[in-house]
Amino acid sequence: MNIGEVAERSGIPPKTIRYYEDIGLVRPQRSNNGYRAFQETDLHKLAFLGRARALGFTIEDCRTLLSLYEDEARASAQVKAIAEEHLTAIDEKITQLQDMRETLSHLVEACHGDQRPDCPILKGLSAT
Amino acid sequence: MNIGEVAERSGIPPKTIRYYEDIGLVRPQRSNNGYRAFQETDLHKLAFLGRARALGFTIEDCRTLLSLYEDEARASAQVKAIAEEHLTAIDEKITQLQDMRETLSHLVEACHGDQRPDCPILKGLSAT
DNA sequence: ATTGAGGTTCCAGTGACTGGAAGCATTATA
DNA sequence: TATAATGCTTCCAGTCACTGGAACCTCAAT
Repeated sequence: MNIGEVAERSGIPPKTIRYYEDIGLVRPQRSNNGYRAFQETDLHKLAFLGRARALGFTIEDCRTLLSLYEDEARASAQVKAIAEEHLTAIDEKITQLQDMRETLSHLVEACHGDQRPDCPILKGLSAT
Repeated sequence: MNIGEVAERSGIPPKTIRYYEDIGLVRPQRSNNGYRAFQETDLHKLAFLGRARALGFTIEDCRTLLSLYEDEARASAQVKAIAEEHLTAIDEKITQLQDMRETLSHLVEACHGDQRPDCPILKGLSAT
């Protein structure tokens, strides 16, 4: 398979696939013409990466998850630990965004949004 | 005021203040010794920036908000439009994170997290 | 006189891509 | 068969909002 087909089937853009090779996440073989020659296992790995990234795992987490995936002797506890840590990080981000949302939505509601300069949003931002 | 005092009072690190000057968000005067000489208005601006950033506004939004803040003839509708757009973006991020959270927490719950290799998290990530 | 704290500039790195240029390989069309 | 279009290659630069570090200068205190 060439990179285009793999991109299509994995949902990961060619640019990103090349980048993943750069940082050692996948190591496709090469054809005589210099093109990357992907195997089914490469495609599988890339799809795995795509799903892990979609869940917000960092590239380094993905690297670890991939190696655990390929390690028949792994302990599921290791995987779970990574996932739980990430879950905590997600929760923190959600909380932070909800706090922002709270504050901002109050300001927005208080603002008339007309042609006059008076603006509670700006007041809120400049408040001491 | 020197940069240290301003950093203390605004809660923005000196590095970041210098960066904000670099990109033209603040334009402190200079003393004869080459040190930045901040006025109260600079401090005020930086505090404004700090609050806007804390609400997640981009630097470019901050730039616009600051200029609106200083524009006596502004229409509050302009400010509100920016804030509402940002609020929408926040909501989208929250939704996205909650979706991740949903999926990931199900996987985590299904995983024993013991010494055995069997792992629903990895299965979920490799599922077709 | 010297030390330490605090100021200055400039360069490089972060994360995870993404865009674009320049050039080679393959495939489709006239 | 010539050419054009597509697809592949590498490499460099840019994104966003800082942040770390080096090398150097200025000022206040000992």
